[in-house]
Amino acid sequence: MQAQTATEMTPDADPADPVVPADPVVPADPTEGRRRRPRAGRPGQHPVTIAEVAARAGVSIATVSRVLTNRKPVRPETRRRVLEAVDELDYVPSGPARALAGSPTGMLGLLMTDLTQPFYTELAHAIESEAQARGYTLILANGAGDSGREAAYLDLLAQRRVDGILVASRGVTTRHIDWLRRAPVEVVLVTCEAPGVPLPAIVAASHDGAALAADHVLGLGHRRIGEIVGPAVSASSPERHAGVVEALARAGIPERDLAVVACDGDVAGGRTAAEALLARTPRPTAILCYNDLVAVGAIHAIAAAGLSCPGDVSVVGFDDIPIASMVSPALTTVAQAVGEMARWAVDRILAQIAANRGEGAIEPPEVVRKPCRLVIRGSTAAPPA
Amino acid sequence: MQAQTATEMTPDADPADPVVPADPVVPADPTEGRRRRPRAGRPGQHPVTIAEVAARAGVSIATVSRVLTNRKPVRPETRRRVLEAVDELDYVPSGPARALAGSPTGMLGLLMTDLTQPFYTELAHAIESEAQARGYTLILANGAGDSGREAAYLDLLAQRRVDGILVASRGVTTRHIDWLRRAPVEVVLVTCEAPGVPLPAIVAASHDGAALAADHVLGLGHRRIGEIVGPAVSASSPERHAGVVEALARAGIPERDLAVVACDGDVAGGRTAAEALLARTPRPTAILCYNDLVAVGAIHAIAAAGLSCPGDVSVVGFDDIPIASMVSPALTTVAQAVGEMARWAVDRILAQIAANRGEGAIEPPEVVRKPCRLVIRGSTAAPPA
DNA sequence: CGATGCTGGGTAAGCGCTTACATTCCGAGC
DNA sequence: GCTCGGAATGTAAGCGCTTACCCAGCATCG
Repeated sequence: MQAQTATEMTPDADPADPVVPADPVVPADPTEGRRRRPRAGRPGQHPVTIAEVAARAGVSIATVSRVLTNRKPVRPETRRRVLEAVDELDYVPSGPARALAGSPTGMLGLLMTDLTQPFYTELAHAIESEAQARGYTLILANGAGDSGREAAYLDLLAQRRVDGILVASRGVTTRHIDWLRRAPVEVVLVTCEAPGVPLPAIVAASHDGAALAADHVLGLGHRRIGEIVGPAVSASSPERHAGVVEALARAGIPERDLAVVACDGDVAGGRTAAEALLARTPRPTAILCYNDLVAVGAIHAIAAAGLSCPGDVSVVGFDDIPIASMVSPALTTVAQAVGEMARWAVDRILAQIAANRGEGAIEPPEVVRKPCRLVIRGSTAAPPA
Repeated sequence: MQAQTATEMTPDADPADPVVPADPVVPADPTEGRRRRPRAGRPGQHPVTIAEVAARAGVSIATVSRVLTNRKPVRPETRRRVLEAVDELDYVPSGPARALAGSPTGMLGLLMTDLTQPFYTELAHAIESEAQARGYTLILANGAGDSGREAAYLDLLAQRRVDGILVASRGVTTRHIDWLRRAPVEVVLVTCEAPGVPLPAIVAASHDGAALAADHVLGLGHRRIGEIVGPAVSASSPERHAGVVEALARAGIPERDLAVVACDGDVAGGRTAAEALLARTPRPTAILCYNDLVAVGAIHAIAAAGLSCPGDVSVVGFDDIPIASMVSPALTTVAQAVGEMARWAVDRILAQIAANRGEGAIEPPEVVRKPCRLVIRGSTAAPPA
């Protein structure tokens, strides 16, 4: 309280933004012992606690807490003294202690199936932005395609007492279902659904998106169409397939005229699948792909077969990942509204969390299907004469 | 303890993997009140505490803690009872409480400059894997290129009481330096250095890597070489440039014969820069790029100019991101050892954390330079005759 | 002029753990 | 038979916060 005098005598600086003299590496003036930071805060050290701040400011710890949490009125003068002490001591409140005392942790868990997939990378980034914009921190949990690992991560997130979990798993398995049903925290699904569990979810309208792609090539005049579907674990793959079949049917093309090959959702798989498709007679003039990576593989296969894309064969991807616009020809693809899905998911989970604390009503779980958008680039054209 | 009787009377199931009847949404048998989980654990609920587990197992909370932390000997029979209670109650220990009581949080912060850059995405993924393999959870902190935001995130990570922070910022600014100098937790730098702050760091040997690229095109016979350097904020850009200059000098080519253009590190920037380079007379026959995205842009520019890559102009990228092998021609590029850098960084920070707790010696901070590897693909060839 | 209401701030009770220290229970050694 | 020692367990003291509750001080009002 004695050190504070100096500051009180110079009420020039705005208390909200106290200018702390940049403590030089070597103390400039050894006699000036008052204003040195008592604890340098190096790793080993015991961190500054609220009690030390209170002592320094000459108030009780309750008052410090009130200033920091901004929940109760505090006299401006008192507030100033507290903030000053906070600043002088480099005080950083302990998240764990706060959480234990009843505050929310301000952390959200993000469980992903496979961070190596560019689409999920984009989604993760979008969610991180949204979460950060709302003052929440993300814990990254990457299952790497292993559903056992995902289950373990769910437990871990619960242990960390995250306020909510966003699940962006490609395939929600029974292992998840059981956990999610009795989840101890709020859960919102992104890009996936958990059949039978009443959880809010947002997914792309894959069915209609795939139909968009099919309609596009049909409109260009293609009649012999091939489709490369995704792996069995993917929940959206059958949906997309159904959309394609339906669009073809509307154009009077029976399902048996659609050449279908399955593959893993990567470039190599796409290439192999496309090779199989190109070997068929009659050869398809357009290939609709499960995702953009597969489409890139298809383009490689077309080039390797001595054919031209889009001259001989058109290709349509799905997702519109950054790579889509970089390859040549640039991919015509179906874009998912990643940003909007991320925003919805974060908004929704925060609403649930708030509702849980008694603020706001609990809305019934719902599944939102976000429409997709066709992005036409260079990989599609009219079929060869 | 009375509820437990049912279980004790039927010692058929392995206590390690008890088959819990899938609690139906509507209780099937209202009379069967014994074996139902006392707390469903739905979001609102107060979570199960160690005291409840202790009561159920008929032991003190200390014993439960000992079983769970595995730090003190416990009689096998007692351990069994405790684990059984844990399982029956769906007990999940509280991370915050543990942290407050002195345990490490098991969390690591990962501060990145820009998650949208594919290279950083890869790095983040690699670090996540390493951290997870060692039982640590990652908190994602994406600065999105804004150094103010990064600084705010550093405070936030400190508040969360992470055990350590990995900084993978492209440019460590003075704002960081000041914070890092008095960081309250362990910090290891990945892919960057903080001049003047004694912190361990691992970076790619950019200088030598760039020289590798230059030597490669020189070996192919190129003499008129262009270079697209990165943005000013990038610390590695000048290093790479120096490597190129040095390699050229060894081959007897003076620095003034090297055509240099700067750009932002993305596709559009690379394209613009390459256009400028291609407009020069004499036109360079090889372009060394700051990174793979820039190289992709350069390839686009070459195609747009009616030239062929590698026929007329060779292109070399840097980083070997996944995209590099997908474009055509596939990119010749300099690969950074992302996985190894991630492993080293995580190993190192865990070592520091252990040392802090008195286990193991504190090694002096060091800067490791990981060699790069040249990956030759289709974008480089001998210069036109 | 004393009762009343209100406001800012202090006191202390937890939050759910870990762990130092105390206690109990044994068998071994005298 | 009694003490001693060690292993297993219980007891309780925090860890750093938030917050319910209480109290002092002051202005207002009858």
